[in-house]
Amino acid sequence: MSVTSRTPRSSDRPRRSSGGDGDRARRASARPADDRAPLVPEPGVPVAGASLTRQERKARTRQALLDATLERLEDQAFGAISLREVARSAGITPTAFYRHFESMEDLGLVLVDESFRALREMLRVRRAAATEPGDEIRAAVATLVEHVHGQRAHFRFIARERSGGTAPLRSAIRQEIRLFSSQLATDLARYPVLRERATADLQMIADLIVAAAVSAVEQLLDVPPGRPDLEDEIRGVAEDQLRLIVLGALQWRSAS
Amino acid sequence: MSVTSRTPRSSDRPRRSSGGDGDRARRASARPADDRAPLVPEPGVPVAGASLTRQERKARTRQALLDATLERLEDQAFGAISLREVARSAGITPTAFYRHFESMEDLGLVLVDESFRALREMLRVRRAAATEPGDEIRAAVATLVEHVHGQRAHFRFIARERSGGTAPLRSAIRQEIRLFSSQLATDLARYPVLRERATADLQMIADLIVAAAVSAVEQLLDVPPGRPDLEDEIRGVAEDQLRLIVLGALQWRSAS
DNA sequence: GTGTTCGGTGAACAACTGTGCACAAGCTAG
DNA sequence: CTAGCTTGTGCACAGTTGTTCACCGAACAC
Repeated sequence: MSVTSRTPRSSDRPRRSSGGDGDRARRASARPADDRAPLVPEPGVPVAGASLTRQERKARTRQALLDATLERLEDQAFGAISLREVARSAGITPTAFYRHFESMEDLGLVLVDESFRALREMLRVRRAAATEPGDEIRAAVATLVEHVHGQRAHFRFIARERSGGTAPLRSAIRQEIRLFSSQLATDLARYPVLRERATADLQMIADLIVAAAVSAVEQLLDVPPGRPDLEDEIRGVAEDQLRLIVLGALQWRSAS
Repeated sequence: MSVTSRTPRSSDRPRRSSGGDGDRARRASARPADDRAPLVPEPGVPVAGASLTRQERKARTRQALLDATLERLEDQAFGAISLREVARSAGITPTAFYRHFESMEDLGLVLVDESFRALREMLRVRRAAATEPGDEIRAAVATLVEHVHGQRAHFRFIARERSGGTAPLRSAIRQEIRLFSSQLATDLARYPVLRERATADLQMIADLIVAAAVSAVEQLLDVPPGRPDLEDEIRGVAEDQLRLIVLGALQWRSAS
């Protein structure tokens, strides 16, 4: 009895129980669980020509696991990706997974870290680049769009798990974003026109900017590849929203 | 899962780690998957005194399935909830599930509809209530907070699946929010001070307001029960953000 | 050169998954 | 009153899951 004979065309939907206790199960595929299908340049198998050091090899398969997860993340939510699936995509057996991570949740937290390292890098580049004052908003949005392009998988991971994922992941991401936002608030304090604002007000403004940025990123991630027109539309709206916020901030008087 | 030391050689026979995040002891402890544990007032079994019409009974178990899903959604992502699990919580067999929905995805779309019906209701109430002009922002935020309280499960579902879920659900939710946002834009046009703004600008402003609102709702959903202080903090910031946006909107001149 | 460490394998386990099929019982229409 | 549709059950099946165990071979430390 093959799988294709099923009448309801619901197709194969990612599924998994888990939650508090650890247990999961997944949809049916054609062949009976092959396990390990090397899509990545031979992480587990002895590499042809090279005799790498053990550290290098370990780091390599570890990264292969992370990358495989990010790749799988294109279709499914992180919480719906199985350990076996990741191991399979990375080209190792499920047992070997445990040599690198304690659990999928552990891997997820590492992924959060890796993703935000990219985001911090973005901020660093932004700060370093000297932009003429009048064009700061345009430059900021451009950097954002550019980095979403470059780190698409990581941004997608963050965007999805920020509110969709399990509690530990969610709170880890929220905290990173909060950190990001408060850094932005201190950056805002450097502008002469905003200098006399109360720090709580600056934080409120920074939160609003971040909310707009998050919204823009989410929209960018939904843009199908090869539609630069939609992307420009989003970019333009985001710029206008930031300008409007700045306009409001300049008028703002704390009513405390 | 895996709270404390996971030491690979630890031979805890029953592999239910049961620690994880705040997970209360689940009833599926000992016996192997009982299926069907009536938590809901007897949907499947012949009800004692009442002889309901077939339609009523069907609608009742259908609602039980939807409610069970919402309940399960507190801990897990929608994509991680299994059909069997829902059926179990609703007190019917997995096969009976198919009498009501084609698949979990089907149920999810119904849930989207149900959730947004509540949101629309909120808007309707808001429009009907005559508020004195000066207090409109405060009143709007108050209504939002109130409805998040009342429809917590639905809001959580939307917030999570908005960016976390599978593609069909995600796009369904996004479209509803877009609709909501454009309605807000036309509402904005009714204010005399904003009347001469271009519709694209009004839409941009409405999108910003929605982004701020979404952010506020997400924060509200993360507030642990019994912490009204945090809730007031969020409410206050949201009000200020809206006021700032209004301030900016009044200054706004389209640069087209 | 030799023993150890360690990243890997493969089989096994019990639990769980979605879904098909045959059947039962009651509301409902005739 | 009777026939049938409808909503449920029970069983089965094949496939997948996380995790453990014993083991292996090559890089490593000495």
